[in-house]
Amino acid sequence: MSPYDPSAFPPFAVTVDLVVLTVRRHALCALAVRRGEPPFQGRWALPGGFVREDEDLAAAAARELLEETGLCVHDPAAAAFASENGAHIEQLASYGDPKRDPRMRVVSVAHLALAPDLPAPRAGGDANSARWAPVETFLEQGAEQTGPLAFDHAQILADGVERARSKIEYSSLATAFCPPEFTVGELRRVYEAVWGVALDPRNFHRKVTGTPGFLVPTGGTTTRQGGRPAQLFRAGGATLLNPPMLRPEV
Amino acid sequence: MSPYDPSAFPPFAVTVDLVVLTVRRHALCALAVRRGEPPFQGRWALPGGFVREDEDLAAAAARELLEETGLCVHDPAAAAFASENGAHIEQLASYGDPKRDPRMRVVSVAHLALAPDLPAPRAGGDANSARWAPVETFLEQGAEQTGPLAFDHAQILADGVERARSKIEYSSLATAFCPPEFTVGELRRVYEAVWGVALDPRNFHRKVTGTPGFLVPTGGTTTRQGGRPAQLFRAGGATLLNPPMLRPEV
DNA sequence: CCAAAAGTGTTTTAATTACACCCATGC
DNA sequence: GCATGGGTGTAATTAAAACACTTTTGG
Repeated sequence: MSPYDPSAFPPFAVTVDLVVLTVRRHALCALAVRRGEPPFQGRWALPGGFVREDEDLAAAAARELLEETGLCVHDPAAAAFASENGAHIEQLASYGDPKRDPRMRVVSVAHLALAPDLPAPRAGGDANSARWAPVETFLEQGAEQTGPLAFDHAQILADGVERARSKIEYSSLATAFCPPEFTVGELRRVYEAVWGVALDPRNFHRKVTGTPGFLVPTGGTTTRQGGRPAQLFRAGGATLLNPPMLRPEV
Repeated sequence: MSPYDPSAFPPFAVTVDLVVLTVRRHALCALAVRRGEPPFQGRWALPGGFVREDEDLAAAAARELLEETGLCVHDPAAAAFASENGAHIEQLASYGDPKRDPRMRVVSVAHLALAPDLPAPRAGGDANSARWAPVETFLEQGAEQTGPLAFDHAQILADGVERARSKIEYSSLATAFCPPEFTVGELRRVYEAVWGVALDPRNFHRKVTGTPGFLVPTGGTTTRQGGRPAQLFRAGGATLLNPPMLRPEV
């Protein structure tokens, strides 16, 4: 590193972009916002914005998440997450291709947020400017309905989806897609939606209830899914699952 | 995002820092360089430097790696990696605390590089300015001998070590610590050094040779470890190991 | 009663562990 | 010969997959 000299390094803008995922109607969905100005005006993009002068990267991501969705960030340090509208958030990766933004040199630090299905679709903006859609809508050739995402956001989204898919295997992250209290069946449907596979309900039940620290029974039951009443659980303290959940091949 | 206005966002410097790991004398070692100027003058730090005007993040990391170690980056796309001094490199995470550099606002995109034990300790600098040392030397309280690393580099190093330890479980990344041709025993000693455990040589042998695509026999043998001649292997094309290597618990 | 989802038990199958044992070299 | 690491065989343990079956609700 050369001595301090402001002219010795090029200036960058630093942004955070958010891959916000949820499970709705048995599909893994991502949040997109419509761009109101150039470049890519009118196209769908991931929510995001500039990091402020005295703001940490994580703080910037949490602020953008709150502004765009009203979701608070679950602090793993905070004992119990009382907030109903809480989300998990973690850093994903950084994207800094010199040409990724035609205006100037921008490095974006992408973050991944996982949230339960929101009762209200969105706050703070009109329905035309923000939407949830299945991730396939923005990836693959499915972009016919929406057009491709702005900038390199399709790549960022793909990386975020891949991270979510692999991380629920060996961590308790799938519970971040569930409301504070949930049933084993609801948790199973999360895995099925994220992985796009069918899982055996019997074996799944045994596996998750038998993994120490994964699920904590609340004592309550619910019949909101129909059928026999199901026990309600909260997420336990365990963050690493051993043995992991096994993702069936193809 | 607000309309384009250069005064609307604060300027950042963007750097890359490298966690370069290798296995030497049965220990996981990291590369550190001595800082020649303030801040933290004289302290050990991770190698790194500013990202240039028209340079991708990955290109900046590869350039720094080459400058500091003479190592080239193995391109996974390139069919066979012929280069003797090749390393694996991947993005690790970004660090952007507003106070992490006392001079100015700097966001560092850390990268993780894994390299085989180098015949020559280092090129291009004197022995006092760059060194390999076991990672514990820089972490924990072991920093007595070297003093703590500059900036937040102890955290970055810890994150890189953790990434390496977990990633060799389910990927073929451990071969990046080996020379182009290596024996099963040498690969096992890599796992033992990185995890700090002892593995059963018989079961390890069966496991790695039985995992399709992990190892490709070259036909040659060597007795460089003493004892019965051992078959030589190259890394196979498989990047994901299924089933994974199991890291014994404590 | 019937449909639907929850939950338990059992059998089959595969993978991991632990360890006995043999092989091929250098000294 | 004998120490040293390389490599194979095998039995015991453990976990996963497949699936028959019972339970408890709503309509």
